[in-house]
Formats: sequence, C-alpha cells, structure tokens
Amino acid sequence: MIMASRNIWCVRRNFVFSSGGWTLQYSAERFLKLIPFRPFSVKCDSDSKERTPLENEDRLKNLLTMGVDIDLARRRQPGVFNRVVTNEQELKIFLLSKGASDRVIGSIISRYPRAITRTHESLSRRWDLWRKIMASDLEIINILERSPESFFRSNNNLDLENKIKFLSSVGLTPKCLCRLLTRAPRAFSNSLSLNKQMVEFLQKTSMSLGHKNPPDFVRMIISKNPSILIQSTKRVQANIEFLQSAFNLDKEDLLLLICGPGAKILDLSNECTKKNYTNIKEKLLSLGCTEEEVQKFVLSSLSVVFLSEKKFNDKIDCLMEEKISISQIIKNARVLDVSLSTLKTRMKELVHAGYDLSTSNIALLSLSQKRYKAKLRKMLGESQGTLDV
DNA sequence: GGCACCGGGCTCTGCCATAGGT
DNA sequence: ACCTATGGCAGAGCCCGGTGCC
Repeated sequence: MIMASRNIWCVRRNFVFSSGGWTLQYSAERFLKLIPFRPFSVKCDSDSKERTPLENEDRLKNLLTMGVDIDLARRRQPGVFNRVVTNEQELKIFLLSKGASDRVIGSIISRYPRAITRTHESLSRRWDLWRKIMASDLEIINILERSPESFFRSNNNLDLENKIKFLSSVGLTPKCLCRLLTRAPRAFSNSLSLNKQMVEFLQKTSMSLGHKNPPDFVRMIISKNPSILIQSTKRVQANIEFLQSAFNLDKEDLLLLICGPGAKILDLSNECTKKNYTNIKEKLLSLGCTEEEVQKFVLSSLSVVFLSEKKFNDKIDCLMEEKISISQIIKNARVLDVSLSTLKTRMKELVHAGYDLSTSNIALLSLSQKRYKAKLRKMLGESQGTLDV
C-alpha cells in the first residue's frame, strides 16, 4: 500500500515535471485508476530526464524473466513498449491460473505483445465467453499457443458475445462452434459485421445458384469448412468463379461441387488456385494427356489444386521414375494425396518385394499405414515364407 | 477377407496496411 | 504523432477408416 501511494505521488510528479522522456497516453484520472492494480509496472525516478523511464526498465526485466523475446515483441508491436502502464504480471498470473506453462506465456507475449495491455477484467470476461464454446481451459490454452493473436487482438467483449449469439442463430451447433473456434479462431476476433458479411454472401450465392434452402447451405459450408469465415468474400467469390469457368459448370453442378469436394478450394488464395491449376494442366498435357482428361482428372480429385507446383511435379516425376504411367496415375489420383517421402518409401519396399508397379495396381501406395503394412506383410510372407515387416 | 470408393479428421498463422481514436 | 483495432493477404497436404460389394 505504501508502495502504491508512493507510486501515485511519483506519477503525479512525473505528470507535472516530465519532459521529453515520456509519452502520455492517458488522462490523469484514467491513469490513476489503474495504479493500485499495477505495483510492478510503475516506479518513479525523479532524476530521469533523457533516459528511458524506470517503469520501462522494470517492464523489460519482467518480460525477460518471463522468457519473452523482446526484440521480436518490439518489432511486432513497438507501441506497447512506449506505454506508461502494462499488465504483464497480471497476464502471467491469469494465464498460469488457467494452466498455461511459463514457456507458453513467454511465447504468447513474444508473438503478440499487446496481450500485456489487457486488464484482468477484460481477459476474464473474454475467457468466460470462450469457455462457453470450449469444454476446458486447456483447449483454450492450446489455441492461444497456436494463435495468440486470435484471443488478444480485440478487446471488444460485447462484440464477441454478439458474435456467438449470431453464429448460434445461424444454426451452428455447439459442436460446430467448437470446431470453428479451434480451426479458425480468428473468426471470433474479426468483427460481428465481417462474419455477417460472409454469411450473407454465402446466402446470396446459394440463392443465385438455385439452392432451395440457403440457411442450410450456409450451415453446411461452415461446418464442412470452418475457415471460410476467415476468408474475404472477394477471395471466396473469385474461387467460385474460377471453378465455374475452369470446368464450365452449370449452376447445379457448381453447387454440388461447392457443397462437396470443392468446399475446401474456396479458401485458396486466388493467384495460388490459378497458378496450381495452370501447372497441373501444363504438366499433364506435356505428358500426353488430352485437355478433356485433364479436366476430368482435376474435377474428380480437386485436392490436387492444393499442391504447389513443385510438390505436384515432384510427385508425378517420382512415380514415373518407377515406370508408372500417367494414365495409371490419373486413374488413381489418390496416390497424389500421399506425401513424397511415403511414396518413395513404399515404392522402394514394393519393388523390393517383387511388386511390379508398372503393371500392377498402384492403389497400394495410398492405403492407410495399417492396411498397407498388412498388405506388404502378406506379400512378403507369400514370396519369402514368414518374414516380419 | 479383400477390394474400391468415399467422406472426413487434423488443420490456419503471422504479417502488413490503414481507418479511426486520443 | 502515435497507438489500437481490424481487414485482408500469402502460403499451400496428408492420412485414416467406414461401408458395401464380391
């Protein structure tokens, strides 16, 4: 208490006498209101003139002991370091009480320094709102560790509350909301109006494509692909147009595609979609496929559009090195789902086991690990008696 | 039991730009 | 002038197993 009043006195002095070293961002009233809660953050030094105020040194010490990467944090949000008051200790205590480790706390502040400007009340309220969606504190900590920005970027708890109400009113189930918060936490820090925009956009799209139940369509798209809510409508629109024009689809087929395998494609960055598709087309045409075959292939296995130029080409080349023909590949497009390293390992093992990939079924390459191992074991058992794989 | 077909699970942050507030 | 809140962008896969048919 003595410390606190001493601090207040010093602050007053600094308010009156400070020159040059400080940037005052708060009214005196607002500032003083904050003092009793922040004994660690404010200290006075009547001698300080040109040099950094002492509370800044204290803050840096605090942050360093918390394992914060100061350089990184300063680069990310320099403004935080010019503030008179920050609440790093309070934040630490709060997060510890929710089960976060010291390491995670340090990492969170390093990556999103503005976190230390939030008050306990605001954090607590926000946490409770997140807990309405998530079953445990630990799950929230996991999200924060992945994406601190999503939790801390906005301080508008009322907007968050309304967002949750809005998304529920759209018909998203608690389970779906949970998936949304886990997979696209940014949706909950973007504004309510931005979320509404996307929902309205999806409704309009479904109506223009002749969907009979737009609310159903919206629910379905979001539950299938939660991250659509963190894309811009411009991006989603461009991808829908791409699908429509690249494959010359009528409304009904386009709708089927968007509701099914195309749902994920809507997230792709626009240049990326076109670039990857162009690459696939060029590569397959150069290997003797017809335009029609290429279209059919891509349409039947849209996930290949996710593959970067290098990944796609490397996989094709790698398969063809084992004398697998391009027609085998496009008939078994699933093999392109498999990672390059798995492909290589399996091809080596299969060849070693005497399996001729150029004439046999290459679907083996894309089996699940369990099924593949069983298959290989059996093959080896047949050819070499009993042998463990 | 073996196979083909298919849907779905995990998972998407970190940065920059800028309007608007103080 | 400076900071905060927010929008928006680039980047770019892999794996599992249920089910129904033979």
